[in-house]
Amino acid sequence: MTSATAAPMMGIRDEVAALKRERTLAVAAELFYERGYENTSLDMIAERMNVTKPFIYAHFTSKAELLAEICSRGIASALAALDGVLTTMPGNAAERLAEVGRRFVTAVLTSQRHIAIFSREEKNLAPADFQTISQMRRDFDAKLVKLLDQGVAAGLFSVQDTRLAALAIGGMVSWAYVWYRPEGRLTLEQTSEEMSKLILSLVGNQPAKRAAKTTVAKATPVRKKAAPKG
Amino acid sequence: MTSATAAPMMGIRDEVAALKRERTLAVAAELFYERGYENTSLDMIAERMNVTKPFIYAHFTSKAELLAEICSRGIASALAALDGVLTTMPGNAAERLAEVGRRFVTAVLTSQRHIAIFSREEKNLAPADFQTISQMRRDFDAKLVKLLDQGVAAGLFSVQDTRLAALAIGGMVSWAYVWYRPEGRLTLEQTSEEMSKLILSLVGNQPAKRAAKTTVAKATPVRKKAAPKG
DNA sequence: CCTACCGATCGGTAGG
DNA sequence: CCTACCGATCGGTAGG
Repeated sequence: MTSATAAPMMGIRDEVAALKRERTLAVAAELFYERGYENTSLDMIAERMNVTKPFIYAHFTSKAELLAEICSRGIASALAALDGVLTTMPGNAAERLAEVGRRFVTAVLTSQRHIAIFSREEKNLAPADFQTISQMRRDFDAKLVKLLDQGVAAGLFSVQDTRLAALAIGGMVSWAYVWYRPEGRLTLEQTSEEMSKLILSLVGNQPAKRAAKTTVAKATPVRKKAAPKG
Repeated sequence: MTSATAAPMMGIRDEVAALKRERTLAVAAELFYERGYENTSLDMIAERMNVTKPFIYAHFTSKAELLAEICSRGIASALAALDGVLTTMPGNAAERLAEVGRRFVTAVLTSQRHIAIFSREEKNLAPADFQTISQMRRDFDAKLVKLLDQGVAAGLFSVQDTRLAALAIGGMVSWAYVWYRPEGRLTLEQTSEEMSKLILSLVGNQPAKRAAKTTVAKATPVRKKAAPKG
């Protein structure tokens, strides 16, 4: 979990070591993403860096450590997105959830490789690493449930089962690593904005920003502007 | 894609061969799910069946063929769930989507192992198999987009971007393989029913089956029961 | 469809 | 941090 930019009080020696670790992890993430963990040998990683295998062992104890570091960064970024909103952002549950949605999607898509690797390579993690990382996932879910509960209590959300809704939200966002392409039809910003709206809709919170939109008129025999202005 | 139950006009010889294939695939799916594809040797599969490796090679040409068969059954079941509704079920887009949701979730959860394996082991598929299976996934998405478009055209759904919404729905349901446990809090039936409701909500279709439900009352200053029980 | 085996790959390390 | 190597695993097959 060393940061990519050198920490202030690091000696030159540590900075170099940190840089080598970072570079190794970046190359490993590329290859694990492209070819899969088991189909990537340490020799391949070393080759792409123009070094040899013992270079890697000078900075990591095992191949599995590379994997654990990559996976934990993936969920850490998602968790940080959630925590960032929960601990600093004011506003009601709907506003906070909208921002969580945007940041969560952004985190997943900017850590697309890491998230993909974690989803796929779970079974290749050392048991201890798997448990640590699973715990992060559970934390994430629990915090999201809490936010949904607050929204329900405030009458902003209409959800029968907040736990299921949280899992659904977590799934629709996490899954984005499968289909999102940076060069695709939607930019990262558009994707995160639209996904955030879908999340609000899922929890029964209508934006009602434009009265024209025929949001929920379905069962009402009388035609009226269904979704009242906020 | 041989069915697990013997086809009517099969000779006893073919029935036995089909049975052996099915049993092999079932054991392989168990092990691939528990341990991962690369961490499962053919000797392990054979051992769990009390045979030896050449038994497997008498019915399959390679380990990768086992994987391809397992993966393709996974998405085939999801695709069949969707097609079943689209080709036979009457009703408007909302009713059809609700049923798609129920059957899709049911398919994912009853094929949980297969879906998980496909999601994880993509990189271990032979290129040709990967393409075939990816095409099934694209078919699924395209059909779901079409259904959402119909709902929007009929004024039943309120979605800005039906393509994104379809991917979101596909994701929230597919992801259920990650968290669902048969012995968990919700039964398969409850899960599929509630997930289906979340899908309808995501596309902006309010059930409105019970007038009591405060679906979109958000901005109303009058306090009423916030989240009434269903 | 079993016994027995081959050939290749690869994580990890000794030695310097 | 490189050269060189070991030990183990494993997909696949020959031969019967």
